[in-house]
Amino acid sequence: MSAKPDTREEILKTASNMLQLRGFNGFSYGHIAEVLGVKAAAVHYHFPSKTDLGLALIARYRERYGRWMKDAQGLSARERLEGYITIYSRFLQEGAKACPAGVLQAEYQAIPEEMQRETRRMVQEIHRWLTDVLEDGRRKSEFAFNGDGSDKATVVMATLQGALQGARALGKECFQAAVRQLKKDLGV
Amino acid sequence: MSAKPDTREEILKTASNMLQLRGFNGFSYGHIAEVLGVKAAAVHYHFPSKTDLGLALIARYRERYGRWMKDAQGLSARERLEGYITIYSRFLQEGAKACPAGVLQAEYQAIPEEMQRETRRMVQEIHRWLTDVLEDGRRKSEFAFNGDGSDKATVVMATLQGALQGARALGKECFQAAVRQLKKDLGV
DNA sequence: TTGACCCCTTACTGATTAGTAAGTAAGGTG
DNA sequence: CACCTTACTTACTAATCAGTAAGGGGTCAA
Repeated sequence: MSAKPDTREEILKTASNMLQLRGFNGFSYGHIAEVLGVKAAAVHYHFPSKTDLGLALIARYRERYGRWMKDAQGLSARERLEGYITIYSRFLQEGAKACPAGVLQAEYQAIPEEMQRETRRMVQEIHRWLTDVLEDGRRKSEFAFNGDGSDKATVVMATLQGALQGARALGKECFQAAVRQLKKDLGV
Repeated sequence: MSAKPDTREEILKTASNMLQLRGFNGFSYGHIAEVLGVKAAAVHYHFPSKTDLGLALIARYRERYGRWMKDAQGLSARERLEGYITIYSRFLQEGAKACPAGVLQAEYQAIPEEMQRETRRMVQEIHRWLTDVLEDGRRKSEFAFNGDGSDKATVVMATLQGALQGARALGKECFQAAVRQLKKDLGV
């Protein structure tokens, strides 16, 4: 693919890591610049304000989720759920990262309004997708659960998000335990 | 009870609100002082460093949890679980507050080491208690679930924590939905 | 009445923050 | 060759941050 170093992309990668590890208010332009070996003003060149950077990050997450969902369209409900869970286990493997949506929701009142709005969009999108997967899977007897598909989607999202955070205090096994239990509760 | 204004306690209350709404890195001594109508240095008088304040906050949460657990000792497993859930719904009622443990875990890498340690202690304590409640309840046929009690406790904690955060993006119904589903999955 | 203690203020420090402005080196294009 | 654009740098501002030092007013006890 692109051979050039592409500082813009490096900034987004670094900022994404820092967001998931430290929260949006837990890193500065200086921190990013230091990692990349440039000056803070270089980061401002690509993302004039921190809100711009935050919005670009969320847009990037949404694109990735969107692309992933499109690619998974042909798969069975079970495979789609499995893939979804894998996204989160990868976060954990990459050094106890939390889920971006979880972090942004945790410090929701302390992020710019535009970021709140885009965070809402992102979460709602994932929730709709997951509701569909669960209901589709139940129709086809891939899953077994009582109650509303939307409620179950909320639980699955909340559990993965919470377990990823819980892994900080209870250890990484905590996430595997949650996944194990989650599958049991879905009759998988 | 105590008639005197007790600034120390007012600081803790205000800081607790801000922690649960904005995260530990989302408020400053200046913010607290402003709310209380004092100067930032007055906050430093009671809590020399922000780490001191953070540790006092966690200690306060642990005391409250501890006292509550002691009070609930006589109750049935079902009642204890119900009470535990009520703690979280109250957070939600008090203006979309998140769970303190959840917030601290979300920005885990961006809080002082001592606070990380105390956060771990707090979460482990709650986890142990909840494991006990769930296993006790299953023995007495108050709950029905498959798998390890510890795993189930992880799921319950993660779900409540995640759902409280999810309420920011998906609305407050999200929490009730999660609780509804959680109870279904426990055969309640 | 003296003094000591508590709780706060004023006034500061130095670091870090986001953000801006001006300049510059390198690379392509007419 | 002159001329832009891109991608930075240096150098700055103003605000905010955590934290400190010194002092002052009120209360209480000897």
